[in-house]
Amino acid sequence: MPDHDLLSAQTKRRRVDIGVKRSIYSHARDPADAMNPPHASEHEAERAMVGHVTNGDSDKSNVLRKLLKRANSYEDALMPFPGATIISQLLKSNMAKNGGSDSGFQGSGALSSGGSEIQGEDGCSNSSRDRDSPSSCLSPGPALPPVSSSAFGRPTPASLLNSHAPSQPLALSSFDLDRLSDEHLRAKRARVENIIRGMSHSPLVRPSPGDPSRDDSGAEHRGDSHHSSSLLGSPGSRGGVSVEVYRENKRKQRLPQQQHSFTQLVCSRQEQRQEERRQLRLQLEDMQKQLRQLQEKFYQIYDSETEEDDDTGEGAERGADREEDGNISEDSIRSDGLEDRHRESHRDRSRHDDLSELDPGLGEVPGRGRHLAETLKQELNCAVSQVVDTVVKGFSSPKQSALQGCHSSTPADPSSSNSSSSCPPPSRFGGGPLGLSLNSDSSPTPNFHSSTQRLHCFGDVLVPSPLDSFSGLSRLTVPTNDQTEALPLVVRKSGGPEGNEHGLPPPPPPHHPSLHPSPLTASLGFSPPSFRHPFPLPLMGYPFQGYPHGPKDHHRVSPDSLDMSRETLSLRTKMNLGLSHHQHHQHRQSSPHQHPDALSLSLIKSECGDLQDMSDISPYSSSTIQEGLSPNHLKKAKLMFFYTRYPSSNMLKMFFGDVKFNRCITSQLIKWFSNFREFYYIQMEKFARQAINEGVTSADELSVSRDAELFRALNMHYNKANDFEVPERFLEVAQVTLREFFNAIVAGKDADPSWKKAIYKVICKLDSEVPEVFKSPTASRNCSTTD
DNA sequence: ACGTAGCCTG
DNA sequence: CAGGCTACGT
Repeated sequence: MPDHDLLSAQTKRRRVDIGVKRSIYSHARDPADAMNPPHASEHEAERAMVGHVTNGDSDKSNVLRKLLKRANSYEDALMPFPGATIISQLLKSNMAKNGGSDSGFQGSGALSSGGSEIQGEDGCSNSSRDRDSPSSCLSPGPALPPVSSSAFGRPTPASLLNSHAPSQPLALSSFDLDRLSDEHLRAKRARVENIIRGMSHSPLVRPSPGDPSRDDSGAEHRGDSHHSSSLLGSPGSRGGVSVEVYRENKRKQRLPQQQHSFTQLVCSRQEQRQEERRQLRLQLEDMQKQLRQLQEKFYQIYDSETEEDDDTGEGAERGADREEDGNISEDSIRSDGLEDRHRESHRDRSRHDDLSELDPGLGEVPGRGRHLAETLKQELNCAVSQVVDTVVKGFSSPKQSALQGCHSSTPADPSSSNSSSSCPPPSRFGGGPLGLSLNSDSSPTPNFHSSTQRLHCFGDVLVPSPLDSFSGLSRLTVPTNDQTEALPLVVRKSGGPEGNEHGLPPPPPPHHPSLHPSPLTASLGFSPPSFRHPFPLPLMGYPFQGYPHGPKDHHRVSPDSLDMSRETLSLRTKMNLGLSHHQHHQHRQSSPHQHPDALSLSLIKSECGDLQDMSDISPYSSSTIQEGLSPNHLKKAKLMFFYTRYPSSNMLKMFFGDVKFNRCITSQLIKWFSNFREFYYIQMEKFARQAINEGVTSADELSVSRDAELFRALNMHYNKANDFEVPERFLEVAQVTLREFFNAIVAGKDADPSWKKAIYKVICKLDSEVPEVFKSPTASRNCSTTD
């Protein structure tokens, strides 16, 4: 290329990579270099790049220094963060004590003087001035400047208030007590409703024509996607078609696809399953009936209750209720969608009551209501567990284990069943069940509560089918399959794969609580495990995680482990394909660049997506599909990004073992990570500049905690469903990155077109080992149901 | 020639 | 997030 071209290109694009020697990256990946334990290298990096950065170990001195600095400069008055903790704690305790009246503010103000001069108003306007997140400045009160307090703060409850209680303190009033119990009641009721609805939501059982009690749009139920028929049950077919016809159609659609050598086998297998399914359906219908009866009961009881109540005092109370409803929908309930369900329940009830009557009706019966709720809860528990048992029995013939685990927990804890349709509340941060994971580091134990909740919300999805199909098909699969290229993927893992870009001495075993127990996982092997364990199964993927890679796995693998692995590969792929369906992303499935077989694959995929449910994997795909990245792979990749920003292609191959690698796949994966990095660095730059704008003068004032805005942004991007607990290590890396950017910008290095390269160089050394669990092909697939 | 990183754009 | 592009390394 002529020089002038080059020049123009350079100037035009401000290429950053120009002049960036590859060697810096390869160097970084050099085992010798990477050998440094993460912490060492990190600090080294810090020292190298940021002269004045002190290690974040001395909080006290940091605070002191900050205080001193504050005292010396007025312009720093905007930096309230040292007091954030105190304030928020105070606020919290005040709210707890006296219902959160304004006194809380005064108190905090008084106290805060000991910490710093917090001027909320300023902080707010300041921190949000050039940001696009208006929400960060909602707080009418002692605005804890969002960025300052969160981005630079330690894990404190501050952001809890910050992000969630904005209007709450002011809204609190003498109604509070009532309201609380009110909310409680509603929550309970909503849960009950939800259980009922959830159970009666089986797409196979359409509401009887005259049954207005159900809003069967199905839209609100993500779990739908796992019902084969729900996928088929497009609006058109929903009309008056009988269940039988419905089923027939389904079969017809599926049959034409069976064109392979072992079609027959699978065919018969399918017949069996159809049979099974039919029976199950019947059972389900029965249960539906029962449930509906239950529902009736509920309404009757409830109606009588409310009627009584109406008689006594509707007037004033109604007014109050309405207000409270408003509040609820705005503040307190948002997270788990109770409000929605609340409305749903209204709709349901509408067959008895005029709509206009409903709001007040549902409002109150604090004393009685509680009782009612309790009673209902018990009844429902019984009923539901019975129902579940029945289903389990139905399923249990060849493969009992699977379902039990999934469902066993569901009926047990009513509080968790409410998550069935809207599991991950939008507001997990700073207030949701997940809270702020106030343990930023300590407990490697996952937040059990949230985990189980998530488990529940995946309850539907986890329906054993995959396991079923897996075990079944893998038994059936004919070894005449071509030797696909999948085999090479079964890379030896143990030793020192030259591809392991960090052949380093183990960085401190990163905890990855959420993806949990690799040991457990490993021990599961291929044998259909019992599902009965308390861990967030959805996050572990399906039981066939015991991937031949793992050393421990081998003893579990049957003698013909090779065939097995091959089969499981394809099966896993199918699993992923199945899920890929309800994602709107098409990825490269329709990319023009694909090879022919990839193209046809896309077709198959879409077919599969439509026709296949978790329990019914098209036999067609079982032998031919080994490639294609699904949205679940994407999610997995994103989660992996928490550990590694610069994965090698070998590594990718290892961790995406269920994908048939070719150039396209590899590049796509690489491209993904490239995109991830891009986003990551953009955020870093953005927040670094923001900090500078806010008057931060030293990089060591910057820290990234879990409640930091920055972290939230990143987490939203890579872990949208938030069902993964981001490793502490990532926070450290993020913090280092942020400081790098900060320092570079402060130093004016950003004038240099390639100023980022130095940062990249630092950051690429900070990769840590990706947990084994991620080698499970489906480690993150379940997340796909939650975003 | 190929693979990869990064930038830019849509 | 994918494509297109350039630069660079092997």
